[in-house]
Amino acid sequence: MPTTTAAQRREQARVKYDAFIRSCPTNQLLDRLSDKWVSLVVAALSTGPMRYSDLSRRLAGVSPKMLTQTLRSLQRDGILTRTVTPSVPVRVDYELTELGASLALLMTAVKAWAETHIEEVHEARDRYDAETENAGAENAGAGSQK
Amino acid sequence: MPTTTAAQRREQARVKYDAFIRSCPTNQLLDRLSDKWVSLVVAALSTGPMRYSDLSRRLAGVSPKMLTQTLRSLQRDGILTRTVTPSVPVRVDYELTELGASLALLMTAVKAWAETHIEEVHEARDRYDAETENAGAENAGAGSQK
DNA sequence: CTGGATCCTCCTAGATACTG
DNA sequence: CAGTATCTAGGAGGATCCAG
Repeated sequence: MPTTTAAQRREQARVKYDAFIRSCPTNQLLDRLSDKWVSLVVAALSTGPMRYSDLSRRLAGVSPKMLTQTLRSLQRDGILTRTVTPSVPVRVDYELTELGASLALLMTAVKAWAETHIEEVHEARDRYDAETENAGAENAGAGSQK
Repeated sequence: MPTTTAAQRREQARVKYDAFIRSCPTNQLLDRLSDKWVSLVVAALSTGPMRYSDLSRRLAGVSPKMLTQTLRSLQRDGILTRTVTPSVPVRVDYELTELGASLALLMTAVKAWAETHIEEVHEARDRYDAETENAGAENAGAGSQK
């Protein structure tokens, strides 16, 4: 028995790889885009600035916590600006920066790809599910997909 | 007190919104891309087919479970093909489909954006952190970011 | 060699309640 | 109006053992 097991070696590799991955710009961006609310916020703001409560209504179902959290991280990354107007009820406006607008453009490209190829994906899924039904012959309902 | 509280109304909205979001192709794609290993697998396979163990070595630190899970979902979506060669030790090859290659192309675009703008993001982050240090004047270490 | 099945542990989204 | 503070449940990811 060696002093380092396979699992230990893999774990060391994992740590190193993790650092590598995290330093990769592409991965950082992907992580950001993948956030459920980020794309929605960016999309909502792409038509112009909005107030907090506007966003809250537009993104129905978002909890104040998540909305704030999302907005903060995007602000930190320079995707949008937060402007406080100290009127009697406080008023806060959020607006995309140039960088944010550029990101919105990229998301348009992603959207285009998705809409072009989503049908192929669905067909592939149906084919795959049909095949595995033959092989597996157990769980008929293709209910869960994540 | 009305029969539906604010929270209840928001929850109803959440369910509806959730269904809407899930049916959105862009979101489905984003969900897929966001997976930590998906982009790496696609990138690895973009240079040619690979065996399971090759991938396992290439993506250092991935557990067999996650690798298999990732490969399965990509196979289901028609991104790659899985070819079993029933030799004495079984041999399995994974290879990108046309759809997968097209996806790799999209990821190149994403990568380009990321590399072009990552510096702006980092600058924005530094600025933001510097400002909040003044305001907050509490937690100095900017350690956690997700 | 290539995984399937199981258990277990974090981590985070979200609900809830409260404040300037 | 625009958030903050706190708590908890659920799920993703990993370790481990086992099988074809």
